[in-house]
Amino acid sequence: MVVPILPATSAAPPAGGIRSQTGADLRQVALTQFASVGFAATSLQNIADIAGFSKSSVLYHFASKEMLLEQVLTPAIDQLEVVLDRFVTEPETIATRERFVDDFIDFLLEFRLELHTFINQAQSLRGIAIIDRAGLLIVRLAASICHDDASNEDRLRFGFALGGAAYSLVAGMTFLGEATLPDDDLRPALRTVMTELLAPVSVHPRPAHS
Amino acid sequence: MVVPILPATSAAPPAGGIRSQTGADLRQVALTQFASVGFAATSLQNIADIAGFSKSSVLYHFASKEMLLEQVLTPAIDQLEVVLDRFVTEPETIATRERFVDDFIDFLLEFRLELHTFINQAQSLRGIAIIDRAGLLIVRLAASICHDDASNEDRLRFGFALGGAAYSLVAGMTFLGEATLPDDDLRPALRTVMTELLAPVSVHPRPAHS
DNA sequence: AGGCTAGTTGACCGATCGGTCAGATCCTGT
DNA sequence: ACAGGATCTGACCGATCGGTCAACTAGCCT
Repeated sequence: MVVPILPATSAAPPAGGIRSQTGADLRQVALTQFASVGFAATSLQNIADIAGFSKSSVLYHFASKEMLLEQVLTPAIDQLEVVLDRFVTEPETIATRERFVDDFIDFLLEFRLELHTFINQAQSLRGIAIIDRAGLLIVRLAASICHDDASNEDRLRFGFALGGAAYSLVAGMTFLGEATLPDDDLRPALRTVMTELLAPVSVHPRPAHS
Repeated sequence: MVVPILPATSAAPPAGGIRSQTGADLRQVALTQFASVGFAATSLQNIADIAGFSKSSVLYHFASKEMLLEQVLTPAIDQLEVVLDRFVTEPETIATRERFVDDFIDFLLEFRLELHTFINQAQSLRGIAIIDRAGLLIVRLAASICHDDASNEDRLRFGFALGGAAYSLVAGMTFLGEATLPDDDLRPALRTVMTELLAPVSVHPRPAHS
């Protein structure tokens, strides 16, 4: 017995124009559960209970649990691809790298739950198409940020930026009050730390950026 | 059908003096699985197959799956407590904070799998004694590193240090080749990055430490 | 009114889960 | 030789897993 968070509108949407509100609700619930307790530990029954539907309904809207995961993560991976493509297309200058940091922070704040899901569970979810696609993107991202001649420190900084962001923006809530900050307070601090980690040494730790 | 990695010495340890080699093997296998695919996604059958025993044997050595997790994580949590107590006992100077960073790096390298397990799965494992104890330690750690007047940036740096280390030292292997570095090459890079994140601004980004 | 389609559901399936229990098996002390 | 404890295992249990299926409902078009 779980009290439904979303009352399911009693199976009768007021206007037919609404496109699959149920599917969106289920995706949102699934994302929250996947990010907080993990994909393997989240059952379809669990998702259905929270959303106020039956397990059969979940499987009506999504062909399988894996397909649900794919649809949940796809918008985030698409956006990450856009951000990365924009970065690698341009000539590399301090300005373009700083704009990449800004783009990346926007991505982090919008898709923090998706990031946490595929960053911290990639190994157990190998073989699922969207996860493998995300993995390739991460490799491309690493290669673009760290050149061939990058030092071990710089490669480590990239890993810290990725794993640190995923942890601080989601899991950090478990222990710290950080993530309860409104995004507007979080963004400048995030920009400072991410710049330290991702911008080359030519940018000083606390730059007076544009 | 899983080929056992550890041949189980055919149920006859050569000398009776060896204290529970089987238990140690099982703990090692369990730790690897918990860290790589997650606690929820790891079944006792899975652990037993890899270790070359039956599921019943696992439950003979450990009262339950949760007790196995506790025994797997306890040495790491104990060591983290030692490191933290040593830091908070001493007066805070640049030197003591730098030594804390060194102690912490030693901890990270020795217990990287344990760290990754309880950092990235704490939310789904709440209620298990060792996890709650680890959580309290993390809170104490945060309070010791970040004082009451710490900036949002510094609090974020602490989260990045924790989550970044857990990711870079374990999950990073999925995408990057970093963690395949031998520890001796990894340690100085880790020291540089961790110092940037955990040492106050009075220590410059690349200090010529002792 | 009468079909059509989309949405929702309970009943059900085989597989696997964590866990229990009654034996085997084997080493050791006497 | 024999008893006893430690170790290991297969058979089994109830619960839950992801997934299938037929039926039911409700709006919509003609």
